[in-house]
Amino acid sequence: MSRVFNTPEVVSQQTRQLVLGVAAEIGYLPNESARTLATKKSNMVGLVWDTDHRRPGWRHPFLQDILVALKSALSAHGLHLLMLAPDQSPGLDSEHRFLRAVQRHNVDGVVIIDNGSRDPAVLALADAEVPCVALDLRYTGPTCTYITSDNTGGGRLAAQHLIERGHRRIATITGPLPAYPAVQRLDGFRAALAEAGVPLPDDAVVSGDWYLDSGHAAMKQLLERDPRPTAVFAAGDEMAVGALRAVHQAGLRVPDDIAIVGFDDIEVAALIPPGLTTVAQDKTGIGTSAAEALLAMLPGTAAAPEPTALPTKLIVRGST
Amino acid sequence: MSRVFNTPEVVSQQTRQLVLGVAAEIGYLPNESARTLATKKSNMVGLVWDTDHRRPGWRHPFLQDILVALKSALSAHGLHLLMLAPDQSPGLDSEHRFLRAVQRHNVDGVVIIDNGSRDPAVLALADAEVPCVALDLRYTGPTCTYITSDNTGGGRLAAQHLIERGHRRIATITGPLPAYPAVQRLDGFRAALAEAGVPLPDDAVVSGDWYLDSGHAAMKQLLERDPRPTAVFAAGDEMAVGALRAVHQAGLRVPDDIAIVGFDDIEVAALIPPGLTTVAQDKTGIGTSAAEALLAMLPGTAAAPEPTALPTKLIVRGST
DNA sequence: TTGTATGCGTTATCAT
DNA sequence: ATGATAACGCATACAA
Repeated sequence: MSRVFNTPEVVSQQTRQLVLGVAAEIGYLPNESARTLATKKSNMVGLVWDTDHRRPGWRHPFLQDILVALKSALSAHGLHLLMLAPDQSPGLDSEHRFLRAVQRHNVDGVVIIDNGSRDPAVLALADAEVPCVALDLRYTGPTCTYITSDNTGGGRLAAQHLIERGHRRIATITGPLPAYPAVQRLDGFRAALAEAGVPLPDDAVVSGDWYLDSGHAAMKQLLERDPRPTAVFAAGDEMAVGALRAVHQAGLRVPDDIAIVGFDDIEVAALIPPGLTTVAQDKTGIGTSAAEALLAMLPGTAAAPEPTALPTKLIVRGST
Repeated sequence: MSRVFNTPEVVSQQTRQLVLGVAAEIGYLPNESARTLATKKSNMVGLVWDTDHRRPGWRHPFLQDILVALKSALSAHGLHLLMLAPDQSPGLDSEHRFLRAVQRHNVDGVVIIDNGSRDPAVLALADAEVPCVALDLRYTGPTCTYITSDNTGGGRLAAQHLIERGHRRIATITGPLPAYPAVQRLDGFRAALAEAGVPLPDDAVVSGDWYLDSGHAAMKQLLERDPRPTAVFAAGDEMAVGALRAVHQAGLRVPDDIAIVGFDDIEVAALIPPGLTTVAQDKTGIGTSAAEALLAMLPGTAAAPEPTALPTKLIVRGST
């Protein structure tokens, strides 16, 4: 009887023991499909993560940390995480391929891992009624919120650090500028420089695509300026590593000739000589916060919590 | 009508058009729970991956690559990947917490990501009747197989490379020795040395735990030998990086004083100076092969395919 | 407190 | 080729 498992307080000791005994004996296990069918709740959270290889977003090395934290936090509440295959049913519009997959499974909520492309099929989820948390994708709605790092604050941290170290000719390598985190990091960086009266001319701002090669190319471009900058803030660690390499190839030293600050604190940052000073994201916190935001919405009654921006932290290493 | 969707060839053009038209009009979507309940097939593959933070196995940086490849390959066949929360129902034995989760959901198959601990709750899955593919966990059964890299062959590659480079005083840092990949890599390495008549004394074999610090400690120990080795094979890249650091701290140079070969080809290997020569695992291949092995078992009729050992590849960089 | 019946949305079986 | 109906396993509302 389902009462014994779901509302034990309403059943007598006797029958409870009896039922539990029999259940154990025959190895009874509740069937989740039947349960979902009857209750319209599945104890599953959908994960929408487009890993299509034509899109590079999924390669970001700290997604694993976020994912593990997310999964652990959800598991602690008995929630499973369903990595959804897009619904490719022939004849149906592909705009809703994720939304359809979500709806077919009665998932209790959805987590969106953004690949930075603002795919319409992903955006369509926010219009649905299902509780929804996006990571690094700025999207809100009645049942939709998002979690990011405090990218603006992180940009400020980088600027303040370089200023404190006495730098005045400062440049930056940004992420792809339509992307939300890229814009925010640049804004914070620029604001902190402005407050300190340090100039940031337009040609000291070069944009990359988060990946190593673009950081390398951008730094080469920056090194051609005269006078060249004494410090560079790369808005992502991979780009910072590329920049580091360009500096070395130019026969210059880090941090003596040029100081470099990155963003993210991925594994390489600590391992690469001379150690990359970087603005660390709280990867575990992002995953955990996403789970919490979702849990807050699960009752169905509560409105979407405010977007959360998690604090970043400056990690000083040898590159500054 | 379900016939229109599942067996369109048995229904007339007329009614097909009619039903499809109405379905589109009212936005009909099949309910997966009901479908699963009726068919006992869920189009879901369970992922058993114990990310408990007390166990460090989940941190391995290339799991993300495997996971993405696995998910993509499954998605291409319309299969969703369910990351299962262990079933912690009070009063039930924890030995079967994963098995129970698997059974409750009617998943069509299971993929096991091993954390190296041979958790009994994980092993219990192989006794079930559900198709089952393990990664780097040597386990077979009527419905259970596994995918690994050819660790033995990889160990050989490392040894042959060092021998070709003219090294004769060679040492190795192994993984934790009960672990299957650790044993295999050592076996292959040892065999290739023996065939070439190069000795590998017992005190030239030190074991670590895959992580950086253990590689660092192991290398310090190896450097105390007299005469010290001219080449070291670290059976994992993180340990190799630790070893690299220990060499530098001892005031020695890589590769001039000591050559180092790693295993895995994680991101850092390419980024860290002077570039780490390493035995690359085919991460995408592992994920894809796991999906294929599972798909081969899905009909339910087929026996488990033979275990697959994917070829490894030597990537020569500056450290040798 | 406990038993019973109906519904959840789909598939599958049996007639038609 | 199509229509009707009984499972599938559980939750729930209603009776007892």
